[in-house]
This record gives sequence, structure tokens and C-alpha cells, in this order.
Amino acid sequence: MGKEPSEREVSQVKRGGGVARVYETLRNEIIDLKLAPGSPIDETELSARFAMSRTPIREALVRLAAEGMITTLTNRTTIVSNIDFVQLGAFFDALTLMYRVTARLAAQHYDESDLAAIRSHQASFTKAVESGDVLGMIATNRDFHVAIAVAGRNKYYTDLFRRVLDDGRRILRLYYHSYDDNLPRQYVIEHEHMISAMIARDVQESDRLAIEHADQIVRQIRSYISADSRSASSIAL
Amino acid sequence: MGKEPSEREVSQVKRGGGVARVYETLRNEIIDLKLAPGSPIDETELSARFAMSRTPIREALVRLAAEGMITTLTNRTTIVSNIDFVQLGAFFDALTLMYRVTARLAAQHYDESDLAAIRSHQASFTKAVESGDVLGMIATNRDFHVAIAVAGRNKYYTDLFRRVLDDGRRILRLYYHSYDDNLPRQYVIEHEHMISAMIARDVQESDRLAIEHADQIVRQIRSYISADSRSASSIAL
DNA sequence: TGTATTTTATTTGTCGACAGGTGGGCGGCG
DNA sequence: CGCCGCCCACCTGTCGACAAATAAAATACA
Repeated sequence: MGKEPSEREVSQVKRGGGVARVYETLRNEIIDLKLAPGSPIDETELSARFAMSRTPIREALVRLAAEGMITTLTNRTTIVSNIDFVQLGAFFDALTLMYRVTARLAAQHYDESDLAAIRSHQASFTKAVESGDVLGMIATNRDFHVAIAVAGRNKYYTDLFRRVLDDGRRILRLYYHSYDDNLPRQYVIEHEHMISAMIARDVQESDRLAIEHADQIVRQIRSYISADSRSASSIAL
Repeated sequence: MGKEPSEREVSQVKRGGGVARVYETLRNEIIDLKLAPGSPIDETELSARFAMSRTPIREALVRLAAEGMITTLTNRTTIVSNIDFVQLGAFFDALTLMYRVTARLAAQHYDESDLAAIRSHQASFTKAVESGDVLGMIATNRDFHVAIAVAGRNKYYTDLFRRVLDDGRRILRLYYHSYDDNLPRQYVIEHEHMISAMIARDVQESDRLAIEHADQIVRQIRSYISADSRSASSIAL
């Protein structure tokens, strides 16, 4: 009777909830490059910022380290993981493969609820493109493709794709300033085609579109990198 | 001068080393099914067993949870993750794809040190087969394929393959009792063929052999499951 | 006797503090 | 004046303890 379950979501919600907040907050800041690659992470500083002890902070950091978002220098400090430009070819390769595999599987296994989720993300992406919200574009585009992966019903692919796409978010964020206005609209159209092929359960066409879409993005990133080698080399340290 | 760097590897080696020991020990016990899927994990018990505080234990558990080896029931207990038989098809699919992709990339990118590592693991595998050491077979077979993935120079594929293979180790361990003596020898031969194709830089042949090898293993596991549904259903709870 | 409620016990999540290690600053020596 | 080694301060890794939360046990009631 005297319990009010709401109204206190602000600071400390409940036991164990704080860790998730720290984890997600830092994760987003790393992906959006609010925390620059290579910059040190001070546990005590975070402890003060989130108003909690170092123990839950540490827990969140361990999780981030496990998925490679941060790197721990033993007994020294932990830093935000660098963007590995040496492995850029591997990134493109994995990205293309996951586009293809998830698109194929989604065409075979999707159901109505998957479709609804995919359409919802596509709508958000479209809105972000129309309003010129670049950060939103990057994020909603990622969500769109993750939704397709989920519809494919293979947790291994979904997890890998998530990881690859999040790495891609960092890279895109790094080059977003040279964003060409035509490309995002092109992506919206390509997404629509991918949805249509999926609805038609057309595996071959889904595969073809996935390759095309992947090539488009790879070309885009490649052109950004070759056009803007200055900022790349300054970050690659 | 007064420092003896060796001789104390036994208990507490150095700051931060204990966490890794707990992590790897538990990881191996989970993979080898010494810890049954679904069995609870008591932090205080582990604390006593490894003679350390609960804090580093907790850290190891977080890492294991991050890669899905264990599942934490909030505020309650944490249990060893179940083997997900529903996703068995997804497992076979991912396994086959990773066999193929890593074999293809290895044929393109391997160097002499990769080859040495691969041959070394293959030798260990052969020895395990000849001595009938089933646990050793499963482990060295996994290492052999990971070495091929490493030679492929793609961290995304390597990481996913590792995860898939470790899931496979649990499944194989579950059914090892019905191991047929002919198959392991067949695997040794197939491994040799894969090495030869890699040395020849023959991508097509490497791909073909990978498919064959994957099919072999999938068939094997499938036959075990259909032949022995009793133990499967008893674990699937 | 069966069910609902309170109590209790165990286990997790969090905290503050201490100890070890690493890097940088300071001083000595060539 | 520059290089090397020592000392100090800061940060991480670990510890023991406390508090919340949940499941089980015990009790009361219908």
C-alpha cells in the first residue's frame, strides 16, 4: 500500500541496475566517439560521476573489456580501444558476409513481428535522414540491420553482426563530417528493396541486394578514408 | 638480486593473475561439462576454493557471463548456461560457414609461422586420436581449427569461430561416449587434406574440403542426438 | 489438513579501506 | 648540462564487512 514503484528512476533505481546504466552509458559514449580512442579511463573519476562505489564501475568496465570496447593495461590504466585500421579489410569482409547471411536467413525465417520491428527501424532511419541527423542515421541504420539479423534466428550471426556494426558506427562517426547528402537517401531506397525481397521470401534477390548494399557502404568508407587521411593518421596512434 | 622470478607459480602469482586463473579454470570446467549445464555457481564457495576474496571471483564471473558461458539470475544465483538444442540448426549453420570462410582466408593469407602452429596442433590431435583420449581429441581438434582461423587474419571470424567451436566442445562432450572409432581417423586424414590445399593456396579446394569436413561433423552430431535422446532430454531442462 | 503470511537464513550487490605496483618528479653523479 | 637512479604520489587490485533481496522454513488461520 505505501509503496510507490515509480518516481525514482532517476538516480539509483534498484540493486544491480546501476551497473547496467554505467555499462550502456560508457558503451554509447565510446561508440559515438564522445570518448576518444586511446583516452584513459579513471575508475575513481567514474565513481564520482555516477555516484557509486568503484566496485560496480569495475564490473561495467570488465564487461566492456570482454567485448573489446576498452583495453586494460594491467596495474596501470584502462583506455578506450583504438580503431584498428590495419584490420579494415577484415572489417569490410565480415560486414559484407554478415549482410548477406542475415538477409538470406531473414527471407527464410522472418515472421510478422520481425517485419513490424524492421519497418519501425526503417521509419526511424528515414526520419533521421530527412532531418539530417547524422548521429541518428548511424544509430538507426545499425538497428535496422540488427533487426534483420534477429529475424534470421541465428544468435551467432546476430551477435557477430552487432559487433561488426558497432565497430562500423565508430568508423562512420569518425568520418561523418564528409557525409554526402545523396547517399543516405540511396540507403533508404535500398533498405526498402531489401524489405520487399524479404517479404517475397526471395533468398537470391535478398543476397544480391545485400552484396550491393555492402559494396555501397564499403566504397563510401573507403572514399572517406582516402579523402581524409589526415584525421585518420592522427587517430591511428 | 634477492628476487627469484620463478618457483611461485602455484598459488598467487601476481596482482591480477588470480582473476585469469579463475576465469580459465571455470571456463574449461564448463566446456568439459565438469560443471553441468544449469548447475548453480556459488560465489562464496568459489572464494573458498581459490583462496581469494569474492571480488576477483566476481570479476571472472562477469567475464564468463559476457561471453554467454554462464547466466546470472539477478539477485539470485548464477547458473551454468544450458546447451540450447533449439538453436542447434543455427549452430550447424554457423559452424559450416566458419569452416569455409576461415579455410578460404587461410589459403590466401597464411605464412610459415601459421603453418607451423597448424601442424603442431594437428600432431597433437593425431596423438590424441591414436591414444584414444577423447577429451584430448575434442580440445586439440578445436585448437587446430582456431589456428586455421588465426592464419586467416580476420579477428571477427576468429572470435566467432572460437565461440562456435567451444559450444561444439560442450555438445561433443555430451555425446562422446558413443564415439565411433573410425571417425576420428577419418578426421585426421581430412585435416591433412585441408593443410595440403592450404599450402597449395587453392581456395576452391579448401572451401570444398571445409564443406565436406563440416558435413561430416554435423552428420556425426545429428546421429548421436537421434540415437541418444534420453540423455539429451534429461539435460535440456 | 491445506493455504496464506510472517520470519529467518542464505546469497548477492555495494561499500570503504588497504596494499601493491607503476610512472613521474627530484636529486645526484658523470 | 645531461643522464641515471631513487623516492613519492596516484591508481589499480584485493579484501572484509554490511545491507538488500529472495527463497525456504515456520507459524497461524480457515
